Amino acid sequence: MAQESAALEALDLLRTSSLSRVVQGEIERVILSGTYAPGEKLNEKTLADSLGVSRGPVREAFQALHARGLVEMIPNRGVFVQRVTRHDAVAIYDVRAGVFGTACRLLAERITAAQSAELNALLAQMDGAGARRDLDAYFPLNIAFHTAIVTGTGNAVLADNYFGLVSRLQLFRARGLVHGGGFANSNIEHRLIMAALDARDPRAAFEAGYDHVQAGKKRILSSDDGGIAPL
Amino acid sequence: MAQESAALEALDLLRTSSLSRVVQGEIERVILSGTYAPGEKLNEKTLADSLGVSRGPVREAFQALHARGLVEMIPNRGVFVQRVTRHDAVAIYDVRAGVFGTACRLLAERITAAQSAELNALLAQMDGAGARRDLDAYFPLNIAFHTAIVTGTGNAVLADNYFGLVSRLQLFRARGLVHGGGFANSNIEHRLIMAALDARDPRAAFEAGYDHVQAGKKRILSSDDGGIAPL
DNA sequence: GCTTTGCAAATTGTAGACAATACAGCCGGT
DNA sequence: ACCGGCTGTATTGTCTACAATTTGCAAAGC
Repeated sequence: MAQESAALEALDLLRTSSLSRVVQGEIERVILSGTYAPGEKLNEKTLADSLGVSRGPVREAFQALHARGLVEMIPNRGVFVQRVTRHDAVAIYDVRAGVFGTACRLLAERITAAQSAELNALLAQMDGAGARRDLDAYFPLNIAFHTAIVTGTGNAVLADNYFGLVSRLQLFRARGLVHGGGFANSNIEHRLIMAALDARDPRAAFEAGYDHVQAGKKRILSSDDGGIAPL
Repeated sequence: MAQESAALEALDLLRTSSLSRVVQGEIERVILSGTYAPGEKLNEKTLADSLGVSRGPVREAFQALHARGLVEMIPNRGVFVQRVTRHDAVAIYDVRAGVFGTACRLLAERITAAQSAELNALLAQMDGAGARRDLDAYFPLNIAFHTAIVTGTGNAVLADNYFGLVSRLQLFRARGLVHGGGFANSNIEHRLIMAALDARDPRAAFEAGYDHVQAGKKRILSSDDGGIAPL
């Protein structure tokens, strides 16, 4: 059983193109995990050696990561983890607000009973976690809620766009701590979104989703130099 | 003089990273120009030879183009010009509507008198071209209007996002002809956007921008299998 | 003492060679 | 006549080697 699963996984890895893609995913994972500081240089040979591959696949991975906005490439100098300044973060948040609001709007036009039930279940769980002040439980639920809305639209372009923006925002976590403040407000906003979705009101859904992300932006930026929780 | 200009240009080309970037831009230009049909295979060696470079830079360019959604990569098979189906086009248009609407919204919050004047001047020129039924004149003005709004926000993330979506839509022009129908409506919608911008009304601006792109989507999709004019 | 200039090491950019995979056509069997 | 396997060719994937550029350091000059 486990062997079959592993075999399928290996097959899937190969299907998505052996090394280059795997290398890209691995580098992306390392970058987003915060192993490298923003602005830090990524040495081709070092990375290639540590991954046990040649420089070719690493360079190709760099190109893809550059197109996704995760690294900066300077000719004849090398690639560096993208620096996301406060100013950049504001710009990304504004776009994310628009995209997420659009997701809410589109979902409001086509939400099914099953989707509504799923989202409401997540809200209930979040209420529970919120009441217990259990951030570790709240966090993945919060992500699941947003993800369910974005993927629920059935629009893959929108989903890719959204997750790309979220990835870039993960680079803006300059030593910030989680400060639970305003995470009750967050769930109030979730309820507003849910109400608009259940009412199948596209405009209200956009506004609720847009305002929710904008509120998250303010929550993050209000801390000294960026927090970690995009509630 | 001309020599100095050429030297500066060459310098600029080198500054943005010699071959790989140049190759990427060239391949992108060729793809968007419609030289290759959607779904057509791009041969590495052929492209490399025609550009006078090795396969390495071409492969790196492919990765970047893949991340931008312009080509599809199949392991051990090669890369193909991305097929944009009617379904895909709808998805892209929906996202573009949200992003453009967001641009309008953000611009409404911070538009300057100079920007307003520039946009109004473009509207006046478009009216003139529309009255003369001069599509060749209308087209670049229309693009300039949209571009001015998107770049006018000062949000580079948003602009890149928007232009990327527009590029992908250019792949959806399956043998479509320009049918001037409803291009008077288009300028009416532009006026609605302009009014909301001048009124500094973010919500109305979003709605006007969103609806404008959605209307453009309908105009394109109403033709048999896609037109060329995203009015 | 500070700047500048030249050299050496390291790193990136590119090219070419080799291995692995996929595809087309052919052959033999049913 | 059709299907399945086989073989040759073309193409992709990866690695290694070489050229070009940058960077760090040291020594000379102001």
